Amino acid sequence: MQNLLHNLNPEQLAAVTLPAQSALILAGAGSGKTRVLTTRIAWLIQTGQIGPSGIMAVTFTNKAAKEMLTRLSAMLPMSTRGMWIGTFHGLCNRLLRTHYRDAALPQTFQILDSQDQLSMIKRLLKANNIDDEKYPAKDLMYFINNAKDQGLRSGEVETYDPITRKFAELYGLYDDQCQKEGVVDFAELLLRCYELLLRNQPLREHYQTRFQHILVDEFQDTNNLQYAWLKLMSGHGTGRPSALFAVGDDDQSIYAFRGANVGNMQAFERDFRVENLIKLEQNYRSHGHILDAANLLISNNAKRLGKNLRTDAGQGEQVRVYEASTDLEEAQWIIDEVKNLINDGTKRDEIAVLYRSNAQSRVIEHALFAAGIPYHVYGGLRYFQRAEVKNAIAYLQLMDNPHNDSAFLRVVNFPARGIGARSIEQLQDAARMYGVSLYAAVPYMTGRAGGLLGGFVKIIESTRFETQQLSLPELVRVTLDASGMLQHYANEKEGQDRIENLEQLVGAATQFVQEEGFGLSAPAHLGPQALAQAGTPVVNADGIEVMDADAPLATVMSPLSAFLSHASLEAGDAQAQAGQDALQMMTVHSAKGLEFDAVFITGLEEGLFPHESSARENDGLDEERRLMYVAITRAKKRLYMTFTQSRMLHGQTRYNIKSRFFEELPEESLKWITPRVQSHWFANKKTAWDDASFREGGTDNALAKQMKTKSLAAAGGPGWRIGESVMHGKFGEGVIVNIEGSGTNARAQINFGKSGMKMLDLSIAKLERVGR
DNA sequence: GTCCAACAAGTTTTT
DNA sequence: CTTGTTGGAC
Repeated sequence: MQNLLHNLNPEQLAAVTLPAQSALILAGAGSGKTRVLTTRIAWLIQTGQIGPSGIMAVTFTNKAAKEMLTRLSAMLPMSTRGMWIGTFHGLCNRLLRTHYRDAALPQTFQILDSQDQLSMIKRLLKANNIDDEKYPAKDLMYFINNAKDQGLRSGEVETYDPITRKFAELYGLYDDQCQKEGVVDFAELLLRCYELLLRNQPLREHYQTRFQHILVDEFQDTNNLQYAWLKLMSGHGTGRPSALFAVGDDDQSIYAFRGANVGNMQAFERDFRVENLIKLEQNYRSHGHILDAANLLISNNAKRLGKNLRTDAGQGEQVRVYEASTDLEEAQWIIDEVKNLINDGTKRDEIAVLYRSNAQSRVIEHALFAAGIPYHVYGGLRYFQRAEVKNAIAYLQLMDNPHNDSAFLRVVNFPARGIGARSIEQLQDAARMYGVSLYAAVPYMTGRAGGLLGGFVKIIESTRFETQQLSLPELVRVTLDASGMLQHYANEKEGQDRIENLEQLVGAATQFVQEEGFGLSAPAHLGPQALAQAGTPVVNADGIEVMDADAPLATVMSPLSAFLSHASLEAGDAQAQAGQDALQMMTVHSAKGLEFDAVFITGLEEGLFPHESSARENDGLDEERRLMYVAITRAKKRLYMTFTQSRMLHGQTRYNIKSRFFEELPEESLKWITPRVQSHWFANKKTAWDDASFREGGTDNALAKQMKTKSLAAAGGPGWRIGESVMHGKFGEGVIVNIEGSGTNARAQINFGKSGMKMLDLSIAKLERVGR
């Protein structure tokens, strides 16, 4: 026990040893939040306040759940068995698997990932002859997910205009179709689970009683449905509610765009009458100047719960700020600095280059590649999302639940079996007519198409029959062969990588059955064997005895069903970790939760960061600022910020002024770095004319001529150039984007960032040149 | 049924 | 500029 609590600072200790009541822990960046969470669990158990099975810990990502479990196992000598640690989706999946009848789902229901969901919606629109110009599939998908995140079914959505009414109607049709196919999307997993508990009193009370302590990580990222789910699960409003221990940081809320509601933190404080609010403000990650920058920046946000990070580490180095002329030069400068860092002994994987949007990575990657510096870009295609892996999974899905139309369509003609669009259309008509799945409609088909489709069904059925007694890895192996996919890719020129990925699936299955406790040789198809001896019997609403959904998964699902869930819920790593010690490149979003010795925040320009589209959203700028806050607080020892005067974006050169965030940072913590050569800016700057002739390959034309006129106009008067930074009395700092007219008529289009784009008469407007 | 050309769109992301 | 999607031609 002493071991457990020793080394905690006073706030951490207070949080860990709070009484069994609801509590809100405001955990700043790098304040030891995961440590508090895991130590709290260990402390609760070691002091005998609760057994492992009375604890539920909820996270957003599998990574966080895994991390928590690992650290807990290191802390606790005893087994964590019976403890529920997982993502919202993972836990809901487990509950729905156990109580599938009560949730009105087939035992082998399958989970649609976003891709599957979108293709299903497209199919739905086509089947109902809906104009997808007027009702885009993506919009409908957003509408449906949004409604579900609010806990609303199709009949409950507010419809204030004809378009919304149509969307709501399609939402209903979509849900019907999902039910027919026995599939659920991600949001449905949560909503269905919520409804199950809401409507089934015995089940609800059972779990409410069981989980006396519920701990939630990254609480600021919860959406409304997740909050409602937690409320219900914790028995809020009942006689004996459980203790909800919420850990979060309102300043790091960066997922509003996907439904996260920071307001849940205040709501939680209010709804649960939280008396225990503890702020963890001691930072163990960054040096002083870095924290000063973070603190001052975020103080510009209104509506904060309020928090200031402090450190014992000393001030450290100032934040280095670099202004580049172009994105290429920005990249080159970063590479030079990276080389210096590496020479000074910084490990490559302790250096991160962050950017606001993925499009920015290309130029930097290119420069890194040219310099021969190994790097790793986050956020590529994940393993289970690759086409060939998804195809293999589709065969497995059909074996477990043949009514999954998405899976059916994905592989019915892959590899090619001569089943074309016409045959598929006929099959879809038949399925609609008889109200059955595509698979079930195959017997109604006649002629050549009927024969071919029958052949496909036969592959599925006979494989299922042959693999009756086989283990999951063996089943995967046989399926890869029987589907003809290996053969197909073997004949393809560049199919070798794909074959390797498919082979890996056997390995993934092996690893999965071992880790989940199924045993290597458990028949993949067989139902849960341990069911009888696991968990506590619960009586459901119909008075029927069912089992408590206790860990591990092996108790409630067949290995195959479990593996398919796993494939949907955990997309796997992006690309194999090639080159261990590599520089890390990622968006600011994906950097959340990580830390590095040295961090570059790049592209700090108005329109990019803060992003231009944030201006349109409510609280959009505040969220951009939080994003910047997250970026800054990733750095341990050294932080760089860069911006450029011009940047190539979508095939066009854009001229932006530096980010407004620079004005919100403490001057004394910034070190502005002058370009190496004073004349560099002008030397590298293309004039408007140069630019035009360059683009046109030197062959003069009207455009080049026009551009030349402009530059001449600029050459007259005070000699303004496109791309130049100026200062205006009223509008502040801006960049000349374009110049029109000549002589006294010359007007300039100037991007003032905050104040927007202005057209100013050069002979009237009082402009001053800025900087070098 | 496959392939290629034309076209459109283009923050952020996990489950 | 790039990437993905779609439609038409063979």
